[in-house]
Amino acid sequence: MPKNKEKPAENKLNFETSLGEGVHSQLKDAIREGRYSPGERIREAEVAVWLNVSRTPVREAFRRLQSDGLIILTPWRGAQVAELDRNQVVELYAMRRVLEGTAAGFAALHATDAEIDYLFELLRQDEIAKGDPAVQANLNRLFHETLYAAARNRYLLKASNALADSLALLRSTTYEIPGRPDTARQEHLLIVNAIKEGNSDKADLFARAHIEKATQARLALLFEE
Amino acid sequence: MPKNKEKPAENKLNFETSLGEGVHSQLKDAIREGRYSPGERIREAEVAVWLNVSRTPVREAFRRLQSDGLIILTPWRGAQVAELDRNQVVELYAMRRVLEGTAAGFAALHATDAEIDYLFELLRQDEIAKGDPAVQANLNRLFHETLYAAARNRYLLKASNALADSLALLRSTTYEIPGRPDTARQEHLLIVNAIKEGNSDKADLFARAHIEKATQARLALLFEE
DNA sequence: TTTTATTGTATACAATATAATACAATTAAG
DNA sequence: CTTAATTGTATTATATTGTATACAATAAAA
Repeated sequence: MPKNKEKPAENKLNFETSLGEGVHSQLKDAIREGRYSPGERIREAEVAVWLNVSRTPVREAFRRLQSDGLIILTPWRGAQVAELDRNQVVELYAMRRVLEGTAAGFAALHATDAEIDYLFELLRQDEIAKGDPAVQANLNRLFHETLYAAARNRYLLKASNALADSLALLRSTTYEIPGRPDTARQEHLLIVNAIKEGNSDKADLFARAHIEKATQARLALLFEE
Repeated sequence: MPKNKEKPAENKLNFETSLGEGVHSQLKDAIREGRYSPGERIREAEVAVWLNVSRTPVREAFRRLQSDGLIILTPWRGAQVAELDRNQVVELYAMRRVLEGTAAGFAALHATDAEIDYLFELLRQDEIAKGDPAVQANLNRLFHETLYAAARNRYLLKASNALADSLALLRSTTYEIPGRPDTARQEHLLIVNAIKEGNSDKADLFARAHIEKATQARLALLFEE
């Protein structure tokens, strides 16, 4: 029996170009939003009835997802959402540490006053949203997006986007961990203060430390349960 | 009159998938190798006769190159190889500084003895190739590739590849500048020594300094002639 | 202004990809 | 061993794309 993979609203339809492409993006969203979890099997027929197409475009979408690294296709067992092994997670976070640090450092040099105010505002809202991890996770996303925008470097954005798909595989938020949202907010505050000071090295350092802590939380969540 | 854009060997033919794709990769190579220089106009008909196809696949290739950011299409004036303005060059090198520093830092942690030996060997060959900028530029490329491989981080590679196209736009080597190859070799030596010591921070720092110098050379080459 | 070079647009036909369906092969469960 | 569920494969018709060609529109040069 198919579980509830469906989004409430204008689901089902997608005619940008080909059906295969539509299925691809729908499944990508589903994985990104955690409606399919890592390791879970994705059945062709199930997706086909869900999106009201035949199995052929689903299979085409599977091939794309495989080359994205989002699923693993094995003969006669079909598709499973990819799982990152410990090494991959470590490598991924090592890179995130570099990129977030860079973003913070660059932002310290280039952020406008409005952007800095907005970052503080996001932290205030985060304080208010205490106890609602979903809202907090969303505010967290906004925070990091604003940081990257304030960095004023289109190539930093490109580099970051190159990692987005892989990051989607572990989007089950660390904000579920008790106490994590509060420490995260404090870490963010240090970063924004450094940006306000215009101290690039300090912002870089605090951002790296922040991701370092996030890495620990992530690894604990994944491999030591 | 069409200039000599042709490669000597097995040119003309390319049938991987579609003609448009073939034209796209041929033009990409041509730009990367400097057979078309930034700002230069690319005429549809010229490319068509060169590669022995009609204008239609050439136009399709143009659209791809545009979305790669390699050419600029303006109505009724067609395609010109994109030029990076000073800002873009600065942003690009800022990112290169980060990525090369990271690669060197990671390499200090993960490089094998064989890889370190190979890096030294490349520098020896560079010493021998004195006075031959073409060979030296190639050795330089090998050096950086080896560095990235030794860093053992697939996401660093992804991030780096995301910038590759833009970098191609300024591949007219800085090695033409008198004295530049020698200083570059010395800077490389500092990096490899730090890697051999396993000193990650030092390797990172020296690599950043190296790119910093390269940036100066590049900007001087581009904007102060 | 007239001419020429070059790009944009339209058309026609062939080639290919897409999508649905039916059926065979394989695995895992009973 | 048999059966049920699921994936791989093959076959079709249809839609889309690729390609070449001819012609119109535009811009730059004479």
